[in-house]
Amino acid sequence: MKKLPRKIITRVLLYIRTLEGLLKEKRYLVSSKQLADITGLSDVKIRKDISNFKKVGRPRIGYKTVDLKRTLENYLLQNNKLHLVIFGAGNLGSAILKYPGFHRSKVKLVAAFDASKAKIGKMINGVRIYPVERAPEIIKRRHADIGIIAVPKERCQEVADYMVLSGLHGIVNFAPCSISVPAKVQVRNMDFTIEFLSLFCDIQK
Amino acid sequence: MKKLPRKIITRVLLYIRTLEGLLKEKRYLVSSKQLADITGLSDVKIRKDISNFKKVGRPRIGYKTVDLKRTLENYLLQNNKLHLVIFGAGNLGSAILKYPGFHRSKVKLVAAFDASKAKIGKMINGVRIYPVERAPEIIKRRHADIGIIAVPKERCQEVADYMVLSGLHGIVNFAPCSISVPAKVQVRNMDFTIEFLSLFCDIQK
DNA sequence: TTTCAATCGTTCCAAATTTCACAATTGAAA
DNA sequence: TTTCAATTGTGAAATTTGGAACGATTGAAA
Ligand SMILES: NC(=O)c1ccc[n+]([C@@H]2O[C@H](COP(=O)([O-])OP(=O)(O)OC[C@H]3O[C@@H](n4cnc5c(N)ncnc54)[C@H](O)[C@@H]3O)[C@@H](O)[C@H]2O)c1
Ligand SMILES: NC(=O)c1ccc[n+]([C@@H]2O[C@H](COP(=O)([O-])OP(=O)(O)OC[C@H]3O[C@@H](n4cnc5c(N)ncnc54)[C@H](O)[C@@H]3O)[C@@H](O)[C@H]2O)c1
Repeated sequence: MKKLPRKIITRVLLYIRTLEGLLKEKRYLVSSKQLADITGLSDVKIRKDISNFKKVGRPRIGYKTVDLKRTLENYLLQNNKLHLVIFGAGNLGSAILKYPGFHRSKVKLVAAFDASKAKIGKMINGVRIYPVERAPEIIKRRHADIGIIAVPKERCQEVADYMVLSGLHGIVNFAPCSISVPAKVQVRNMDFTIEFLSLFCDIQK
Repeated sequence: MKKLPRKIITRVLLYIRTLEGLLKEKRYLVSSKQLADITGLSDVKIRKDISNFKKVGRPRIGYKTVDLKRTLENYLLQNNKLHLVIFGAGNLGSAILKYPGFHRSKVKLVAAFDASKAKIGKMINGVRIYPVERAPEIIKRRHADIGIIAVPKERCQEVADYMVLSGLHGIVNFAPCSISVPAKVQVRNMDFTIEFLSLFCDIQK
């Protein structure tokens, strides 16, 4: 199947999350209109997104929750599980390490790396904190795909370089700074301040 | 001036952050090409974004860092400071409360609210944790604009309702669930899992 | 002084995305 | 059985976004 644009992928992941919620409430049928009400997106857009995959809806009825979820997951994730590592086990890094949301889902945090002697060797929520030097070895052994940056921004670029060197192909950067990486490596920046201020601009009259 | 699309606003906030970094390094002149190299965006797009505001660049020279930063900030933030509150001072909420990045910038976290008796009354990084019931009063008194949701997703909708009732006009939701609010209230969802998985999909061959 | 290379700002065009309109399907109700 | 309303899936139109091209400007070098 052709590669989908990131925007659609992100929305489809939202549909999957929403379908999981509906399943928990034992709602076994759902229409694009209902998904639209929950997610705040338009029903046409949702149907168009879904139509990128095989036909799974029935007119007048809607979608079977389980089937739609499975279809979307199959195309997007192909039963692969995402193995994450994190650099920096400080305030934010520890919060992420303690986050239970990953454990039942398609994401697993497999190792943490920190520069502070005081933290190395500790476990947080079953995940060990290693010295940074062991990153290449552990990332290869645990087949980690993506690394999270949660170190001070002054260390950001050097850590990014080391992540690339260690074989990661994707980086999620929580530090408020830009990093430079080879083209083969994808970066997502999550700057809370920018998000907050962007919303602030929106609500200013 | 006409209201800019969110995408442009977000990029301009990134330019502002970048310009601050350049100023710290005493780089008082910068070209769109250099900004492009740092941010990973195209120079044309950057010039176009900037041209939404008054002319401030000089051909052959580039932009004066200070002037460009001031121009962008004036249009976007008009010297207003964003006052934030947070609901939920657990793992993630505490990390955000401890985040020093806000203090020297245009964002100030003014209060936290939590349902746990054990946490109420404590201070984190100079910010007091209040019982949820005091939110309407404190939000009004402190002129808070935006509220952060950092409570378990089961409490998410009720907390959102209460935030709206308390007079907030913007919500940043870190819980992995959708919320329903009146049209006048803007919501930004930050679901880490979706971000991680979306990147994962991108890097899968 | 003249030429030149760097850079901005803008116009025009292409690509991507969203919305609109509607045919097709389907189970239920008349 | 026929009609009907709800819903999917999709082609076409509209809108938004990004990129290419290029003239205008400017300081520096010849
Ligand atoms: N705390 C938040 O809520 C928050 C919010 C938004 C962004 N951020 C960003 O996330 C990053 C981390 O924030 P924090 O509050 O957790 O900071 P922190 O100081 O609490 O933690 C930083 C951790 O990184 C470790 N570290 C330093 N250099 C390292 C290196 N070279 N390799 C590996 N580990 C290293 C430190 O030992 C420390 O444990 C910062 O860039 C911050 O701007 C944090
Ligand atoms: N920890 C993370 O890194 C992380 C990452 C992504 C998303 N999240 C999401 O952020 C939210 C918080 O995560 P966490 O790890 O901090 O959880 P947590 O359990 O550590 O903290 C939740 C806090 O919310 C408080 N709370 C509960 N009900 C409340 C209410 N009605 N009003 C006010 N406060 C209330 C609790 O007392 C607790 O202090 C969750 O929805 C989680 O899914 C967390």
